[in-house]
Amino acid sequence: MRDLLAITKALADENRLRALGLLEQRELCLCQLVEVLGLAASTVSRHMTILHQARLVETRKAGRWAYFRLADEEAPAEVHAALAFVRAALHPVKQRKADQAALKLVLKLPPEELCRQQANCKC
Amino acid sequence: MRDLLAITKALADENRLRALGLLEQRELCLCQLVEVLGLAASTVSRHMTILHQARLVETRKAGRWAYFRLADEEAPAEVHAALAFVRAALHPVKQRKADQAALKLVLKLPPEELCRQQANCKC
DNA sequence: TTGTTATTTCGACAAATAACGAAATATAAG
DNA sequence: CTTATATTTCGTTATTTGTCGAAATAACAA
Repeated sequence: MRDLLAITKALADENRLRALGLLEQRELCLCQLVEVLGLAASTVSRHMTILHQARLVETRKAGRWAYFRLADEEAPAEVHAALAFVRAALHPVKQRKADQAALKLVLKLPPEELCRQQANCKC
Repeated sequence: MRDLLAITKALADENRLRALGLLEQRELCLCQLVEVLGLAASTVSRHMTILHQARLVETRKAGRWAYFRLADEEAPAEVHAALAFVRAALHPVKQRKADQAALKLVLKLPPEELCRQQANCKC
């Protein structure tokens, strides 16, 4: 029950659902998610931790960058089923389409530049 | 997105998942759910309202009794998918098995007597 | 009618959660 | 080594959520 509840709680937040919708496209680093979601980096980091603890998302560190991707085949059955549900339910959602369009633009910039922009934004 | 979020939030509570596990067996009235879940009637009523607003559960009033059952075929696709996910994910869960065993005993009593017992319990 | 009873609504409170910015950590670059 | 930068952790605050009991509602019974 604990595992299942970790999954359903992880799915019970709009911004985490949006993050999953973005990861459908491809693996993303934190600053790319931050750019599209429009939240503080610390907030997005926390969201990704929650998704990771529910095993919905895998994490990979490459130098300074943290990359996130949807859980793969080896994940528990509930995780797989949950991701399939989200994928299908999110498909007709407008917000998801807008997010993926925004992501397309973000992906045109190299991640380094993206982070620099965010740093500038604070000024 | 609002509809999807209503569903995922509705699923993000242990007692509501337990209620769905019980309704898998058959339609139940509030006092039967109260008996198995061991919560105040007002609390269970509130939980059922949340499940109903997410369209996961249908409500039927028969005299003084309120009956609840899982959403049927006519429900939106997300609802159907969510219930299928919960059903599968809940299947191996111990708590679900214990709840269904407890329900079996509760169902041996007529609902009237059950409610009277609960009333007595307050003394 | 009057009383009983099943359920819902309301008000209060405690606990959990999401958000931010600042500080800490870790790694690359100079 | 020192600086810059990407991410995480921490402390705080505002909001949401789960719970209960009391009161209100609705429907049957006497």
